[in-house]
Amino acid sequence: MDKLCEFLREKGVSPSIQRLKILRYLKDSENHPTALMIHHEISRDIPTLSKTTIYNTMNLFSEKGIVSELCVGEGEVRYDLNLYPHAHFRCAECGKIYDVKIDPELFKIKKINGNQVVHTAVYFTGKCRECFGKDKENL
Amino acid sequence: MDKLCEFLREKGVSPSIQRLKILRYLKDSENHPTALMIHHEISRDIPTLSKTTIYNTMNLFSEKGIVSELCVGEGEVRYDLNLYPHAHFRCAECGKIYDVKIDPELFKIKKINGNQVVHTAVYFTGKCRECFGKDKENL
DNA sequence: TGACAAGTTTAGAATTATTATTATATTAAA
DNA sequence: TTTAATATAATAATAATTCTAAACTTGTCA
Repeated sequence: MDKLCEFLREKGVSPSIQRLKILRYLKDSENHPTALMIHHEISRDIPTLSKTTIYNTMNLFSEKGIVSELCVGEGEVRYDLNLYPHAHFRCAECGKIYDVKIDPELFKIKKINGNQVVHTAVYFTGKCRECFGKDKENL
Repeated sequence: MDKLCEFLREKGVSPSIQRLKILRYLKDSENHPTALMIHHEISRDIPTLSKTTIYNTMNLFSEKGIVSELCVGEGEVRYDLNLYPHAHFRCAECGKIYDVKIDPELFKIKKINGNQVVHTAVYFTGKCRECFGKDKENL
């Protein structure tokens, strides 16, 4: 937890118990949570936790470059820790989101058509391997 | 207009005056409109036009592969005619969205980590050339 | 230690894009 | 023309997010 504290300070965010728990949840969770998923999980720990705090914190983290906001269709924002550049795959059937690796050259583009690039997002949609597996079982 | 009619039929969509005008607007407009922008524009022509019709039509067009839904941050869906695969750049300052060309190899990926790809989206965000220009003028 | 200022959290109201519902109108088929 | 199917319209409902204002923490300095 001290490490997380230090990490936040480095990013210019003063640590609070809420922020630390949110950060820890993001580190542990593998599922690209929505704000409401984060709230649901952490309010078991901090029963007074408000949704506004989640939204405030996530916006702050986003500004400070700690997370990126994925918008992979579906009208809700999902959050992802900025560990290394990667792309995402969302299954249209089960809704699960996977991290996928692509040619890193794309993330190196800093200027395109004269516009200055700050952030690059790539996502694929389709049918995931698990949903394919289920189809076969049903034959 | 007859061409548009034919085009819709080919895509399995029975044409109606609303659908045709929406399609024509998408062809003419250069600005990746939201559903509400489309409604605002076309209701000048068809004053009784309902928002529901826009949403229904856009969902239909999307299912039939006529348009894709861009979600470029900002919690609103924007629509884009599927003419050829391309990427998008959104300026964080002025909000404008540009079409940009990238290496077409990325759009050829049909399988990634065992998942079947149906659609690929790439978008950049940053500061556009126009907003850079404005800065210089103010020096 | 105590008091103040700045920053954080909370709860609930407000906003906004989108979907659901249901009645009416239009089109296509028989 | 009658009937069934499809499309549109108006309104209500939903749900994610932001706004607002009050209460709470924290760190700083006398």
